[in-house]
Amino acid sequence: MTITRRERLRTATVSEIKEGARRLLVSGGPQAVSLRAIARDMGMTAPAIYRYFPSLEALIKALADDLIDELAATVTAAGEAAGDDPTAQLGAMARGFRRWSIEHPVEFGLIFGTPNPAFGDLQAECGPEDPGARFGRPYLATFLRLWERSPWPTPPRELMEAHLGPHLEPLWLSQGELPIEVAYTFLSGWSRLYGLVAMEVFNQLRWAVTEPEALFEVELAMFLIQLGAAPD
Amino acid sequence: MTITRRERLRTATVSEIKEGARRLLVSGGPQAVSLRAIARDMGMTAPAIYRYFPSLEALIKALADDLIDELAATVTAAGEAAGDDPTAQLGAMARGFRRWSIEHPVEFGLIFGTPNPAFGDLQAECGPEDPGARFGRPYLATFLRLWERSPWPTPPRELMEAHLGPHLEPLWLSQGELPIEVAYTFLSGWSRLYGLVAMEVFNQLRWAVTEPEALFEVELAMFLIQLGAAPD
DNA sequence: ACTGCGCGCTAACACTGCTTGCATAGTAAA
DNA sequence: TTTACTATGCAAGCAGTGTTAGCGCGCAGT
Repeated sequence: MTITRRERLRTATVSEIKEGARRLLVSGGPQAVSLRAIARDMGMTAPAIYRYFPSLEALIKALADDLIDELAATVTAAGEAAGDDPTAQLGAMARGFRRWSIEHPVEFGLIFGTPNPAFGDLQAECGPEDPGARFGRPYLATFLRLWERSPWPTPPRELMEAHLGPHLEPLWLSQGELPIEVAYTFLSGWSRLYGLVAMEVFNQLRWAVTEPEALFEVELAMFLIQLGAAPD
Repeated sequence: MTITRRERLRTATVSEIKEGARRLLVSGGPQAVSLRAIARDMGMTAPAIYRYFPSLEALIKALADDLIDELAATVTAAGEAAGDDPTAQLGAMARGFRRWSIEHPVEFGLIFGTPNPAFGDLQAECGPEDPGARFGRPYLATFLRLWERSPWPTPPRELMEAHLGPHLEPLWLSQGELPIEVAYTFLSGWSRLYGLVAMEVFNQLRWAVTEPEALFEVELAMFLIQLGAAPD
């Protein structure tokens, strides 16, 4: 079970390749990520990379996986740094998500943007360990804690169970049983957070708003109030 | 001012090129759109296309522009077919947006997805005739009609003017003066619509929901009720 | 009839992902 | 220590890409 020298070198090389890929991604966009460029940057030749990844697509996929973990860790840390109040935690996590996304727009695009068939359909497999599930878990956990402490108003339970209930099996499977009110509020909140941040990162709001942060803060405040937080 | 034969042929060729590009885009994703493939499909050679577009990037941009117009027309038509009630119109326009997006996922990605630097920063220019503005206008007009007929509850006006007001100049510029309540509700609603549809098209919901339409309908109903529509 | 512009072609350059075959260096067993 | 093996790198090459340069043909206007 000891780690041999070769394994150590190998994982180091794998990391170096992914780092190079990310550097190129950030500096030149997705099109700039080429095997030959990565290899050139690390003083290798392109075919050598095939000893570590079966294809460029697989490399990008591995990189995207790392990025999801990085984002999830950032969001979780933001929540933990926000004290004990679950609504404060949710606010901090939402802001953490937005901040990371704005500071890493190209990485955001890789994770949450157009699923490029050539860059691999990152959403092909969707078992309980789907990237989305890994990323949504901390949010869901916080919603659940808040719900158990003090429920908030939602649409009538029967209505949600009739319309939404039959289509939530994947969620139950990956996150365990949850009150449907929590599931609905999470999905609603997550789609609103995603929409606002994606529009900002993808420059889809510039024609209307100069400072998307203002809109974000208003929306966040409204959402948290709906969850029972005290207004500002 | 008459249209010469040459001009007629030229615009026909331009259309044929864009049609070929779209065909390739739909069948093989963004990566499949290559000058040589387009030219091959229409019995030409690649360099000939440079007589019509200065680069592949410009071609894609022109195509995206056409697609935005197609989508805007679809949405407007859906609204007009929904009768006189503005809330019904808004519902129909939202459903129209979702339907077109789902039926044309790759085109949706080109318009609203990751702004690929290599495919042109479609959001670089943002005057009053920005694509987003052209697309948002029909929605805004309908929101305004509804507001004048019967306002709905919103956050306090002073609060919105303090936080949002200073950052809405582009919106005023492109759409004229509007009550800030209308501007806010439009932006909020548009980001929610975008978020939900983008997540569905980009397969970002499959880990949680099998039938995103159900979630969409619930959210739409909640939003319209908030606007004063009668619940189902 | 002649001039010029519009348009399409071939050839070429500099890239890309990926495969094949060969050499080398490090590891592990005899 | 010697032998066998495996992991890793390389050069060469294939098929494809966007783009440029230069040539030639034919339609359009004078």
